[in-house]
Amino acid sequence: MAKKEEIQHDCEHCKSRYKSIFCQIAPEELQVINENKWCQTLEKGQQLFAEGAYPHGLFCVNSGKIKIHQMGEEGREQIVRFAKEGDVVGYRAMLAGEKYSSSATALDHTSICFIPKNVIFALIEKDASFSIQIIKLLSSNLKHAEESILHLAQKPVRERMAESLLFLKEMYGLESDGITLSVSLSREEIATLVGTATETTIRLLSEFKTKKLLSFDGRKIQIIDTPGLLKIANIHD
Amino acid sequence: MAKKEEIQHDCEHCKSRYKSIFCQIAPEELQVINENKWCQTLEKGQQLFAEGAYPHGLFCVNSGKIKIHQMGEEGREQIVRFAKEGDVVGYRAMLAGEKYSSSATALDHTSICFIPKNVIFALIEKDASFSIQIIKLLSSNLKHAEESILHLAQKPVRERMAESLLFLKEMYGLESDGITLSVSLSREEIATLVGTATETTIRLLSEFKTKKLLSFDGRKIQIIDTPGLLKIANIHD
DNA sequence: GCTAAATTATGACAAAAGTCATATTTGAAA
DNA sequence: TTTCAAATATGACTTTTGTCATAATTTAGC
Repeated sequence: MAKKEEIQHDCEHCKSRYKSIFCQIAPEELQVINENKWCQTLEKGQQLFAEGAYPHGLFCVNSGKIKIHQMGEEGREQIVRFAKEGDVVGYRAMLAGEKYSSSATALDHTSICFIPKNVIFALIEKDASFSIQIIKLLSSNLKHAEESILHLAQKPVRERMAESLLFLKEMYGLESDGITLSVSLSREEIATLVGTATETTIRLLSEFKTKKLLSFDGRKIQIIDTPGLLKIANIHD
Repeated sequence: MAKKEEIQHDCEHCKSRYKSIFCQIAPEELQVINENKWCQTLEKGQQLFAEGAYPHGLFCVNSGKIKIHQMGEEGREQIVRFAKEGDVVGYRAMLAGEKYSSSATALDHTSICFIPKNVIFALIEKDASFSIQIIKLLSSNLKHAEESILHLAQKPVRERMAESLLFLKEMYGLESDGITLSVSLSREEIATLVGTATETTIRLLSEFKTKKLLSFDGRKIQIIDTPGLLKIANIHD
């Protein structure tokens, strides 16, 4: 899994740390993490961990993009969450002492650090503010998950599609041209995010293109009319 | 909100404490909780807290049944979670320092205790094992929420309906006759749990009755054929 | 550049689920 | 009990969404 030739970063000067749950860690604690962590890079499509395996620690994303997905009926994938720079992945199962309930796969060239389980639990023991960071992270994830439940249960596919596109813009931002989504997902992946069939996804994207809300650059999606998408997504605030 | 005539229970001898996140609390900490808590009972249909309000603490359920629900499009309710004896409600928003993202309503005569925010945060500061209890609770809620996402996105309504009925049996159990669901929900409430229209819920319940999977005692639902429901729900393990 | 495989696109159709109208039943209050 | 509003039930119909077949396009590998 870990390759010898990987560059080992330094936590103290890690840029993504300030955006993460480790932002308030004391220098001496940081030292412990630094000595025990392990850095690694993933190519697009490479899996970080798989549903059913046992976690031995958690992963901090330095750069890149990760999707968290679960296997559903008849091998159909469902994307439940995304992660980017500063996010922590694979921590839910580790904290609960369970097997992974979902898998994580890189959507891009991604750099991550692995921090062993015992280091994290020692930190929780010692540093209450770190516990609170974890609690806030879980709370935030839970809030978003419950929002997804609401939308999947009540919004029609067209609304969810518009919403998902805007979410991807929000989450991963746009390329330097100011319109192209930074994250590159296949139509099938978008379908598993929105919770619909691939053909329906293709049709809706074409429809949005016809309505001049989007345009395509090859497979890449460009957001042309954000207010228009907001309207379709039925988001007012 | 709080009524003077409510009986104030004693945390030390509280039966539901052993099932809760407070099971490992030290006696002196328990004393602090006991002195600051506030007990209250709710009648069926009474709201414990409402979406958008600010939390001042959390609620422990002593007995009874609570639904956690959100308002969706056009005033349509969505049930996202349930709570019973030993469960804690209203903690997510409090821990995250946010407004409530959902409301809580009693489904029965329910007895709860309120514990103020500052007491909880002091406990997190002092007792790492309590933090871990909260972390595990959030993790468990998150796991279930992500499972709901998967099912809402991929399972057809009929499967979700069978699954929800089995979930209600699991969650709140059966009456002494061994078949009647202890929790009494209207068809409309079941619809908001399953994520479908009320008419569809009524039709599916009738279908299940015809197939001798269920029977009705007035409005109450009786589970006749659990294996049959498991089959429809497409649950194998 | 060329080919094969994967992805995207589109049409025709089927199935699932929602909506609206209208009975019928139930249960709580007078 | 009686009455009435709310909840449940059912039919007819529409809309949404999914499925299958097949075509066109893109991409990756040689």
